Parts: sequence; structure tokens; C-alpha cells
Amino acid sequence: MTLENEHCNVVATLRKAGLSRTTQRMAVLKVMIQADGPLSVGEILKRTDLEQRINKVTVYRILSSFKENSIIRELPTDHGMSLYEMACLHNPVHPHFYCKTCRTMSCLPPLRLSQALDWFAGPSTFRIDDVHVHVNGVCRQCQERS
Amino acid sequence: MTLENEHCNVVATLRKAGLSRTTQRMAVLKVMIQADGPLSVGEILKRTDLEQRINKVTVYRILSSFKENSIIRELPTDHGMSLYEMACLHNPVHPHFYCKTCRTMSCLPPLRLSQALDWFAGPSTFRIDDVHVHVNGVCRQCQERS
DNA sequence: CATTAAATGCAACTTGATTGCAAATATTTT
DNA sequence: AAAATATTTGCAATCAAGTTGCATTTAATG
Repeated sequence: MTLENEHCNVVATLRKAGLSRTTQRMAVLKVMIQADGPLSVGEILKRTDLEQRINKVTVYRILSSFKENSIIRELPTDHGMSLYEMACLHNPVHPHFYCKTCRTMSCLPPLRLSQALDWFAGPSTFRIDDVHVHVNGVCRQCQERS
Repeated sequence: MTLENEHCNVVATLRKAGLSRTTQRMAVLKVMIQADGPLSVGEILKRTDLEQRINKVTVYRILSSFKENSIIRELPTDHGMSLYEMACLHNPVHPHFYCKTCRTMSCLPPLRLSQALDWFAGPSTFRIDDVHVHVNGVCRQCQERS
């Protein structure tokens, strides 16, 4: 198995971010790049374990550093658990659908929301209960404080 | 202190939802109606405690029943914690800004997102790191299963 | 007022996530 | 290349949000 898929390159991504190429970071990044959709920490652990066992804490720290460097995006859920996805050029910001029953997050096409809703109203549809627009950042006071 | 503010009425809201008028439910709903913005469970506890001590578990159960009856909306955050706000006519769905530093959630005007972003770029600005559109509901398989 | 159903409180527990610190691994310097 | 330094990792313990089971209390019903 190679260290790159059709899209992103593990080594290049880490270098660009100025992060050292540790075995664990490479394994996590590889799993993220090859993911079919947003992954939980548990799922990331399962997938990296296939090749090498990584400590849960290490995965959290790696994800945290990836997030700081905008390599990945974090998607919080209603169930006190976050999911993670690549934030690379090949995976631009897009809406997500979260099933509150099976707790699965799926990606919506990066359309205007109205179109996305039409798309969802199609044949194999979901029941939509609510739509949240969530802006993350740092408020003025916190910026001034640092 | 009365049981209604300029907007919503505690008793009417509970009756409409078919929920019994317990002391605790009324206290929580009153706090929610009088809230200046989304509240955490901890904050709700603090505010209800001023008049009567309510168990944490009870608050969770009350919020859960309010959510099921669309009396409130739940807003999950990056920090494994949810915030809650009224879902009444006077508080229509709108975007939120979450400061990842002080962990405060503030409401954005219910404008088109592009306008809201302009608004945010104004004089007293926030630093925006990312915008998430999050659709909650039940996926097809889970619907069929129930 | 008595009966029945629903809601609450408490204690214990589950789970996602974090912290402190020692050991291991990378990077830098000589 | 080896030694010195800085970074990263793993483990154990811990924290905090949220949940569950069950006995008790409170509200709704007749």
C-alpha cells in the first residue's frame, strides 16, 4: 500500500505544515486521506491498528495538530463526539448530514443549500429535522487578549 | 418575577407540547425564555438554582423532552458540550458564532450567510476560521427500521 | 381523596477527551 | 556518526458531559 491516494500526499502535507514525519502521524494522515467520509477517533484507531497500534491519546494529539494546521476539519455532533475529515483542496467545505439514530455523518454535495435540500428530497431521501449554520473562530476579546 | 417575558409564555408552551407543568420544567423553560443567548446545561443549572435547586439529570431529561417537542434547539460545539436556545417563533433559525477560545456561542442575524459574513467583517469583528452547515435528521435505513 | 401515571433525585456508571510524566523517537549540534 | 536537545509517544490517571437504574416524590385523573 502506497502512502498517497489519487489526491493528497502524506509526506508533502506534513512537510508543508512543518510537522515532523513520525510513524503515527503518517498512519493517521493516510487513514484520513483514504477515508470515504468523516471519521470518529474510534474509527481512526481501528483503521490505523490494521498496520500499527497507536495510542488513543496520540491520535487525539495528532488530530489536534492537524486541525491547527488546517489539514483536517472537525465536525462536532449532537452526541458529544466529533468526526474528522480532510480539509484539502480536493475536499472543499460542504454541508453534512448527521443521522441522529445511527450517528453516521455523510457528506452533502457542495451546492447551495436550497439545491442540496432539493437533492435530499429526491428518491432515496432522509428525514431532515433541522439545519444549523455554525461559524467557528475567535471573538474580539479573545483576540485582543493574546 | 412573572412566568412570562415579552415573548413566550411558560404555561402555554408546556400545554401546547402536552408536557405536565412540573416545578422543574417551568423553571428551566423560564430560564430558557429569559436567556440572552444559547445556554449550557451548567449555566441553566446555575440560573435555576437561584430559585430552586434542580438535579442535573432532571435538567438533561427536561431539555431532551423540550427538544423532542421543538421547544428548544440544541447546538453542539467543538468541545463535547451542547448549548440550547429557544426554538419559538420569536427566535427563528439563525447562524451561530462559536468562539473556540472562550467557548461562548453568540447568535448571528438571520440573514443570508454572505450578508452575515459581511456583517461580521464590520468594525467589531470576529476572526472566522470555518463555517459549517450541519443538517440533522434520520437517514433512510433508520427510518425504515422503525 | 385515592389511584395511577409520570417526573424527579440520587448514586453509579459510561464515554469522549485531557493531563502529567516517564520513555522513546526525532532533530540538531558538534 | 555520536552526543545533546527537543519533540513526540504511551501509559495511567483524571476530567467532564451525559446516561441509566431504581426508589421516592409529585402531578394528573376519576
